[in-house]
Amino acid sequence: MRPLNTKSKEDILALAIPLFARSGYSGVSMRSIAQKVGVTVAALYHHFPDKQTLYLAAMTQVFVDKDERLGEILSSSIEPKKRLAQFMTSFCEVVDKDNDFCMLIQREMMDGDESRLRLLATEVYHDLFQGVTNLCQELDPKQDPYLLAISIIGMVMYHFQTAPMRPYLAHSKEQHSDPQVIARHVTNFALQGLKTG
Amino acid sequence: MRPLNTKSKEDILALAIPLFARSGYSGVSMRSIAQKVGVTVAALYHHFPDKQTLYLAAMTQVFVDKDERLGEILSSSIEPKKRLAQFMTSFCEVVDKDNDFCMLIQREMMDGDESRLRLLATEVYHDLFQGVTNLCQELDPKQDPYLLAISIIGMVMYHFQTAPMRPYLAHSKEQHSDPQVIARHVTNFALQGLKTG
DNA sequence: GTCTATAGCCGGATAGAC
DNA sequence: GTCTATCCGGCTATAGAC
Repeated sequence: MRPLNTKSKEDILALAIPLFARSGYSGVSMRSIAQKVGVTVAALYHHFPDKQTLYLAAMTQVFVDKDERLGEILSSSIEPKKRLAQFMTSFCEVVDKDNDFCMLIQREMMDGDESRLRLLATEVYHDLFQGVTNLCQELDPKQDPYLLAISIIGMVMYHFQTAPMRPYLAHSKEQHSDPQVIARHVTNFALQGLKTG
Repeated sequence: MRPLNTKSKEDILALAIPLFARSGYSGVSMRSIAQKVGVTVAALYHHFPDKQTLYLAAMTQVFVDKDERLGEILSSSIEPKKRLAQFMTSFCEVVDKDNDFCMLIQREMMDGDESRLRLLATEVYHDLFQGVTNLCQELDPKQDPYLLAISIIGMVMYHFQTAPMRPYLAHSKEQHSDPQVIARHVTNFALQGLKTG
């Protein structure tokens, strides 16, 4: 058993992740992390050589953890339409519950250098895109599955990204933030579009 | 005429905007702005009482400028299907050309407090959402126009948000970043969905 | 593995000369 | 309207005791 008043790397990262999610790399100081963890700054530097390394370790932990769950969602081999509906429901749930994850991939997309963008691509998007493009190819082989995958994933994520702003928008209602309502809507829209044919 | 070696508020903001877009509020120092403008920090404080005020002035300028263009795109009264296609083309063009704008609304959505989110809602999203919801109601009155508007706008923006990461993703091609290709794809997808009916 | 103490730099902000 | 010079607090990071 680990002593109660010492902290492992994982303890530190678990507390640092929500800070980075809410304020970004430059908005979080080693002091603020140390305070949250309940140690001094010097203790953090015992575990990590510098702030960047701590940050990268935090991103890696978040992304690798999530990768597994996102892969599972799409790996079943049931009928395509049902698989799409199930994916939408599960994906909406994951994104709704883990707001930190959502914000971090957004921040990495904007702030990441080459190596961080590569981590994001391989650890977060690879399996997700693979699954969605496969699904799209089964459902509608005539459209470009790559463009479809981006559209579908983006369509879903935007509902959660815009959530903080939407209360100040006209005609916004509580139900528009309900992951189940969103999942039903995007499934329907993806399958049928605007039904103007 | 203004002397050549003095700077107006607008000059300062025009140079500060790309800095804030690329690095965020806490990633940009008054020193870095001063250097880019070619004055000392003290000169900046002659024009703005503090960093926050300068930042807010920058956001307001970006957003109010853009509001007009986005409103125009949707105000025509041609046939709905054609209006959607035209909107997609124009919207993709605007988002593609003004990357700073794109990143700033993204950052504001994540970092903004209540008053900044309200600015974002009224100055950027209000006209855009109004136009798109109207259009959706004409095209398919049976679906919730609010949810449709979020899906459609998000679907488009995600293509540009993910652009920096996509080079590291499997099967990515140059053409997937072409605004005209994206516009054609999203128009088609929005109108017909996955055509599985 | 954590602490205290501190180095050294960079941040926002101001005073007062020109 | 811009400058030089400066204040002071917060920042990353390190040294050395326990």
